[in-house]
Amino acid sequence: MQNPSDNKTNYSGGEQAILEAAEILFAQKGFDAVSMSSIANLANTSKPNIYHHFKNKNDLYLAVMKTAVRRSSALLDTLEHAPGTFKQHLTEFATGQLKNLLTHKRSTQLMLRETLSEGSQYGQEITQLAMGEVFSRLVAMVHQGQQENEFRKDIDPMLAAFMIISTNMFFFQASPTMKNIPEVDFIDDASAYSESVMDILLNGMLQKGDD
Amino acid sequence: MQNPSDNKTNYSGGEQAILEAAEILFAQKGFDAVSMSSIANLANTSKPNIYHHFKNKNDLYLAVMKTAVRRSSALLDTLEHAPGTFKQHLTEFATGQLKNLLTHKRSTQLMLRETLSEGSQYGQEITQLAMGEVFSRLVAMVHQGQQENEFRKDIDPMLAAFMIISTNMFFFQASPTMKNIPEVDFIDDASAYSESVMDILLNGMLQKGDD
DNA sequence: ATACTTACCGACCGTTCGGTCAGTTTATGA
DNA sequence: TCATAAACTGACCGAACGGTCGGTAAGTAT
Repeated sequence: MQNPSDNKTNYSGGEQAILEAAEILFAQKGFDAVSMSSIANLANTSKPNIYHHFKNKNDLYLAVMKTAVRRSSALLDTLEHAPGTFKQHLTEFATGQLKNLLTHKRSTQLMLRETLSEGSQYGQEITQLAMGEVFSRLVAMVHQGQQENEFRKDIDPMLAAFMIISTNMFFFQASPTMKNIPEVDFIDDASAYSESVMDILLNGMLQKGDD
Repeated sequence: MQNPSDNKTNYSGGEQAILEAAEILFAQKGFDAVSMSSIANLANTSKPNIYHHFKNKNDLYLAVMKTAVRRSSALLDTLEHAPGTFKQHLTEFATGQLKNLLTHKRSTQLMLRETLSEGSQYGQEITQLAMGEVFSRLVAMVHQGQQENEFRKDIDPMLAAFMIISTNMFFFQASPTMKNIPEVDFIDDASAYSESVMDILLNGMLQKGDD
């Protein structure tokens, strides 16, 4: 019995199954559009059993958010500093983060959803925590690049980090909408997108030797 | 009777009041978290009267989306082509669009919400329409700049447009979260942000005379 | 075997949801 | 003045919601 591959989710009925089902549904439709019954259904268990493992719907949502954030920041550790120019570092980091966002689509969607909610107390803090980690690494990278004279010193490292994350986040967010527009060809290749973006960010749009 | 300034909304009870109340609530909490009763309440009317003006909840939501989009694209016409370099044009456009997003906060929130929903049939198309207009103007601007040798010809105009919109959208979206982080000082001045962003986009991050 | 804990469930509760109905008030215009 | 249409409402509906109840099934340690 209890062969893990028999059921819709990996673990049938257990706490893990509930968390997974909840993450899927919350990411897809948002907090209010998901009923506890539907979660129980997808997790192959009953509604009262969810309340055995979690205090209430809000508690379950928080648990989902926490695991989502933990997972996404864990994968970030892989992108540690290696030899090379900061130009290369930054590009690799951007590419890696975007890949990370796309790999953990549900977590990313959950976090982005939170940023639009304004008054959610917990959720916002969690998002802040998750984003903060990516930010601080990027800022440090740019700052070092400035001190070693590779980057312009008159730009705010925070702003540069903000722009990199912006382009990645919006790529993720706008993909579904942009898929239908034929003129946008970069939307299907995240790595190519990342490299093109970094090229512009590093070298600028202006024709060389013009200013 | 019927003094417009007597009530919570400008027009008490009418179709306009319903639309306004609905826009406020939908933008704040999203479709599913808003009840028809609460809309009726805020609009100073009754629930059945909403159904007198709109077929159902979905119809009301669509109507709200449509007016929101119409309003946001109308303001865009103000930013018509004036004399100056494309560098200036682009910067002014970016600044203007960001100001536009912030001015019509509720419409923007509604549209961003739609991009995270995936399966909403109508909403996505509307968002596409609204974004498409901003895109096409930006792309045309960059393309012209390329032909007049002001911008690099090896960059995809669509990508450049995408980056400008990314940074604007994410600025809007991340503002509430970033407000709590003291290190981020550019979040309070949208114009200054826009100019710094465009400076990087145009001139790049790299130290001059280094490649 | 006994006792205790954890995991789980069918049935049900009070409440709120989107939506309807039958009827009243208000504006319009002949 | 009176008919007609539009704007509006209180009372209500079935369905679905979040959550609880009493109780069962299964593991575990003694």
